[in-house]
Amino acid sequence: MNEYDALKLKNQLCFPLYAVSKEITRMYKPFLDPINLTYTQYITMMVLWENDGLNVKTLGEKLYLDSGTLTPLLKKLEQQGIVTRTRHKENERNVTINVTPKGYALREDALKVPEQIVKCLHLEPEEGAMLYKILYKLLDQSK
Amino acid sequence: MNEYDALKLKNQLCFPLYAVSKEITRMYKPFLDPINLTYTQYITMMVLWENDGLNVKTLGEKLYLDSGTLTPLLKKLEQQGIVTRTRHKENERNVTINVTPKGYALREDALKVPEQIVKCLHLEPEEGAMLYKILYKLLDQSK
DNA sequence: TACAATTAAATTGTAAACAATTTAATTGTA
DNA sequence: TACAATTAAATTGTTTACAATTTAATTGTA
Repeated sequence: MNEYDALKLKNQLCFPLYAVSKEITRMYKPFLDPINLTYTQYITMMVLWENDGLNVKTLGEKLYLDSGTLTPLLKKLEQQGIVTRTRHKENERNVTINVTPKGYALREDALKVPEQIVKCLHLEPEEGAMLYKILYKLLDQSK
Repeated sequence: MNEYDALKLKNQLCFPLYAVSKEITRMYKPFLDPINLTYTQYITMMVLWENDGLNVKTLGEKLYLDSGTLTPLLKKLEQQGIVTRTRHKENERNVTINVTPKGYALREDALKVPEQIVKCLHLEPEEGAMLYKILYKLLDQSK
């Protein structure tokens, strides 16, 4: 229509991505509050539950987060008694993160979270699959 | 496969959404740095360029942001001389945001940002259109 | 008209998020 | 072996982001 069309919010792909991401994070809050995790702590625990004993760097690669975000977050999880942080003996530059028994107990409580979220997202299965595929295509590009 | 499958990162739709959103925001940085805007400031200016004279509440509805985020952000834009913030005479609860001439001059510089971003995102046109459609479907649900 | 309820911004407090720098350990090489 | 280069975490500083609360203005109603 006019010369500034490229700068209209409705013509951006980044904006609905940004807004939906925030809204979904907010949607998790009432389900994560009872188990005392924030959204970022929750996805961090997901990776650790699957992969105990990762170091900060590898954890960051999987989550697309750096040590500036992870170090304080992991210290909070440590304070809660959910993980331990120990310098690796062989290479003291690495810090190994381990899930404690309390951390594994939390996994049981967390099991009900995904099903509650699915109920809130009203997408056709094909739409969900398509969204997933396109997002990972984009994510793979930034590696 | 096993009882904890629902808690695997690869089985979440939220995670690639969250990660892609962050990566794209990061991708904007080198293009926004020269015009002295952060990503959030940039999309805020997009709305204001299109719609001068909005109040904080309406701006927040369009951007899915609250006054806790917008107030300090708008103060920074005011300090840069890009917008003005004035209490509305008729209803002093409202603060009206106006774009200054300097703010409109910035719009000219911002024009080149979208084309630079498009070059970085390697998506088929149909994929982009599909992504856009699904994201707005989700966004409309959270209203 | 009084005053309760509502509303819009701002404020407070906490947790991300990340760029840039620093620290300490390890590795590579002259 | 010395020491430069690299690497992994941690730290510093700035900006978001949002829940919860506060402040001040307006609106509704008894």
